[in-house]
Amino acid sequence: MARAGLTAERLTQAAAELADEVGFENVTVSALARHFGVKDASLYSHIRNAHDLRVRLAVLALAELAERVAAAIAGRSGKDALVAFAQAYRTYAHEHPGRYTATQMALDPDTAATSAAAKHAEMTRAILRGYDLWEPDQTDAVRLLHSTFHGYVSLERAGAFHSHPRGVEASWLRSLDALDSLLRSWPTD
Amino acid sequence: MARAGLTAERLTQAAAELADEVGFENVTVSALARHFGVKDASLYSHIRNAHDLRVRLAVLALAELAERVAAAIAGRSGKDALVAFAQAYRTYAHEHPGRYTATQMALDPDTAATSAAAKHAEMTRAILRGYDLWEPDQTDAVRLLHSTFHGYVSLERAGAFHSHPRGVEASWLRSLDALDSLLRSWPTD
DNA sequence: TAGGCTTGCCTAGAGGTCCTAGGCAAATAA
DNA sequence: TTATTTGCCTAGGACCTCTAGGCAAGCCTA
Repeated sequence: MARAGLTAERLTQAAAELADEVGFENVTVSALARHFGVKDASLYSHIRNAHDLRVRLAVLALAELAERVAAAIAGRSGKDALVAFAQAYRTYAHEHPGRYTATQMALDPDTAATSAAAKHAEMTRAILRGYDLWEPDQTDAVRLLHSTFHGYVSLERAGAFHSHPRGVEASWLRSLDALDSLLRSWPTD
Repeated sequence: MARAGLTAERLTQAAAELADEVGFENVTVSALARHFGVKDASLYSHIRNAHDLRVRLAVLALAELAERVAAAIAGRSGKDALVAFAQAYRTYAHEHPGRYTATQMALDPDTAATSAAAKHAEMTRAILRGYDLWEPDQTDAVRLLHSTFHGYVSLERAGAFHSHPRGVEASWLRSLDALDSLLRSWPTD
């Protein structure tokens, strides 16, 4: 009997593809086992449980997203960097809906620190170098940007913007203009 | 044998309470049946299936949230209205985490139109009356505000802001200042 | 108040997911 | 080659979803 050659990495990778196909919430141990032509129980020597699998998937997705964003903002600054960041973020979410959903998992503090989650804040902060913002305004702005990007993508995918004919793409670009303008004249109390 | 007196409404209400206690994803038909001291199968004469139950819960939560927000902005305008809206929105999400998660369910177009989801956009639009914004900027601003509020609450609950010592509350209030400032000087191309 | 009707909740049971315990055999090390 | 590790297996329990069909509580009407 030939072995399937499973590893935690291969499982995580396959889970990521599965997530994009059928949605993050449908990434089950059973489905993954089926995909490899193997019994459910066989996976438990590689992953601790279903939650562990999803955490690994989240960490993978966070790393991919961080990499994309880093590549996008490299060599840019100011509004260029802001737009590049936002486009990379949103594009990743659209191309990899399941993986993107995974990035929103609540990770325990240890995992979050080890993962690329911290890199996000750092990169968002890098964008702000092109603007005249210092602590604590910088942190407030980072949080606002992150929230807006995530909120936009999240609501868009939930269909919240379908009720109005105005194109989502156009609104998105205008919102980036608005955020740029806001960062350039951040209210100082 | 006395009857439990179940109705779709009572089930939905109980599901809402359950969601806030154990999380939206743990709202199961079984758990609900246990709560009423009844067998799982008994619920299927009142609700079609588990998905139907969750949709009803989402519709309930959307209505509650809309009501809170409407009460908050009544009689206010401009920045007052903006802040009241935002606070009501975030407070609801904090007090009713399970219900709030439910509001993010992807509803089919019919249900969404019938539900209070449409009311949200309408109310956000009402806020903008205090600012000098007209179509299509108004729609863009509505989407930006909605995204930011949802994104903030969502990231906050996922623990995304814990990595930095700056208080989330302080950041949130500053972000509202920033949004107010942005709406007052919305960039016109 | 006795009959009949509706309907609320039941039992039984099939199928799916998660996970543990323990076993055999393939791959690797001694 | 033998010993050890490791990968995948079978078996089985617990929980969740949902369907089909049954009995009786509570309502009507006479």
